[in-house]
Amino acid sequence: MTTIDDVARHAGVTRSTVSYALSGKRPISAETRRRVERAIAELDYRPHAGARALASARTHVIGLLAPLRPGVDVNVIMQFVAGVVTGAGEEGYDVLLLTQDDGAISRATRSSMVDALVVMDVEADDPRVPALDDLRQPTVLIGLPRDPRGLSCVDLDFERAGSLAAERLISAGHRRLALLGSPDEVLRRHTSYADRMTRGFTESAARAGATAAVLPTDPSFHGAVASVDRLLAEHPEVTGVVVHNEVALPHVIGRLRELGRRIPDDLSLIAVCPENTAAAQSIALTSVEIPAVAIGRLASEMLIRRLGQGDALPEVRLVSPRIVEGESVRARA
Amino acid sequence: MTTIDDVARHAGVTRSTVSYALSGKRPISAETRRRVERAIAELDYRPHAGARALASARTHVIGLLAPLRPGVDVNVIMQFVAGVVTGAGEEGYDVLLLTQDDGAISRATRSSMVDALVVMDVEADDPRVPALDDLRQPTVLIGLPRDPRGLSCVDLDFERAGSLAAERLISAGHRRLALLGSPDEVLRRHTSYADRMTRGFTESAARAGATAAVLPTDPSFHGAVASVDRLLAEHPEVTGVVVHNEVALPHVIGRLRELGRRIPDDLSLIAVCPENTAAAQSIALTSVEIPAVAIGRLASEMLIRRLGQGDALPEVRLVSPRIVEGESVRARA
DNA sequence: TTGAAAGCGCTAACAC
DNA sequence: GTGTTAGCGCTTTCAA
Repeated sequence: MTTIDDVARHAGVTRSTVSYALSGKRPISAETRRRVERAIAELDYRPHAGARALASARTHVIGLLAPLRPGVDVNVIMQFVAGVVTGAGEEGYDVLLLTQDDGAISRATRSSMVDALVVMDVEADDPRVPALDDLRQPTVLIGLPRDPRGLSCVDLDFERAGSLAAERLISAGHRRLALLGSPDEVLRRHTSYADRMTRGFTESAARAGATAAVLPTDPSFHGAVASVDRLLAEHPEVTGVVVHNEVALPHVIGRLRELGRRIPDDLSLIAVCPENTAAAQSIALTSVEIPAVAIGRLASEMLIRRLGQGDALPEVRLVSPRIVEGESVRARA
Repeated sequence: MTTIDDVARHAGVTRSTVSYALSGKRPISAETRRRVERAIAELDYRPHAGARALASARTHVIGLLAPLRPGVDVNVIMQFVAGVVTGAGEEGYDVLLLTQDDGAISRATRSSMVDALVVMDVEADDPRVPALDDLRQPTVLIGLPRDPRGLSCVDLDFERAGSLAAERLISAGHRRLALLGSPDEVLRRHTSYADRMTRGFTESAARAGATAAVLPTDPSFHGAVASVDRLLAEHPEVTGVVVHNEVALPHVIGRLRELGRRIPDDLSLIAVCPENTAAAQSIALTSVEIPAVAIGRLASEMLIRRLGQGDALPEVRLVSPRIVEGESVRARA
């Protein structure tokens, strides 16, 4: 293994000169720098991460807490993860993947494996929030708990997303709305995004004097069919539907077609999902985009910026949703 | 920050005693052990990972190379990842997630961030294989390149999976078969599993004197429709279909129904997918299960075992697929 | 602009 | 069964 001393010897300088040439933390003469760089290249030197962490108290690794819980959309999760890893990589950081809560957080942080944390799948009253706040590590939540304490948060503004979807339908003349949303188990544990989506949707509808039925939907064919059938049976007056459930989405569309409900002729539909999901469906959907990759990347950027400043105040950033127009919404006569 | 010297002082012993009490690498008297453990608990001590890595040349971190390339089933990927992380965690290892090839491998390995590597999304002639083989780090591929060199491999035996699916249909009397498989881009880069699946399927069919059409399928509604339509147009004689494409699957089923082809009355269908995917469909599918979580876990176990033995020979482990009987295959009159 | 040297916190010989 | 101590490879202060 090549060490910094090998490089120093090869370049005819000392350890510290190599170190400073690498970090740029003090001026190095052009000539010396050249020699050092040549030595590094010739010996194919790579600093030892552990030694670096020990000496500098910085690992350049961020921990990503991604509990893989049932009912969440894997596609969305993957995009968040991809965004976090990409964003971190651009700043010279690597990502340690933590999937279980049982001690994984404390192990990674307390043993100084990571400099900071990104936490996914946040609940309204997430028990991890106080624990994370006690930790000294900078933390960014993807999601928005009721009380973020000193933690930074970033997410799509799902409340606004719910509003936007409702408003789009209302402005098209619909007054009887329904949301086929997250599975019951996700709602029951008050997963942050599901709560906020529901709230934005129902409140916007109420504000406009429209009705808003909310139907939790299981992520499966049968869940989709059950919700559609229940919708038609219990809320036959509904003409505008929002679907926020990636797995159920194709089956909802299929079931409606099967029952002779045409989109958008009989029913207007808006999906809330990433772009690629919308694009994989049978019809050109009008949708509220979930820019998951961008949000993941933003999480990394916020975290790493905080790492630089040290004492920066926590911030909450909610990305404004946008509507992607398709052909699944029609103005009501 | 609490260090091992704090613990030693608190327990009235020396550094090395604490270290050995922790590692178990030399006998400690019951009384001393008790005192050390109490001190550790009271001070809530956690060894510094970097210091440990530096002194022992072991990070207890494995790198997971998971390029998120287009066309692969995210659900399957996620399950592999979950399995790898779980398996590693059980052995006291953490997982560093690497998603891009550009230098990520060499950075993580050459700077001693990881002890070993798990590599996903392997192609038949994967350019990373020789590079990985040159590396000294133990490596396990999830997949099977044409020439694994000195690397260990683990995967579902996709060739056998293809055979099994074909044989199941053939034993039910079908002689005209088709495979709606991976997208063209996946096949074109000769992704290991797709190649092997196709080979097993076509060879088994040929052996039994059956015909086997192979139709690459895009992971979208339109891709599924295109493949089904092409199937019915170009191969109207087909009575047995295998679908190996998670996103397309529901749309394939939907399209067949829409065109009045009943399953299994008119057409028998076997899906190749994880259990949860099969369970989310509209009908009780007969399927060849992809036990992705188990395979991921196996990859970690193999890797960590090799890490222990040091000089173990590389091994190739192909998990035998099994058929999960549903109601989508019917014997041909 | 560069060098010398003191650690960072731990492991693992080598003593006893 | 336990203590002493020499590093592991790096960063960073202090000197020059």
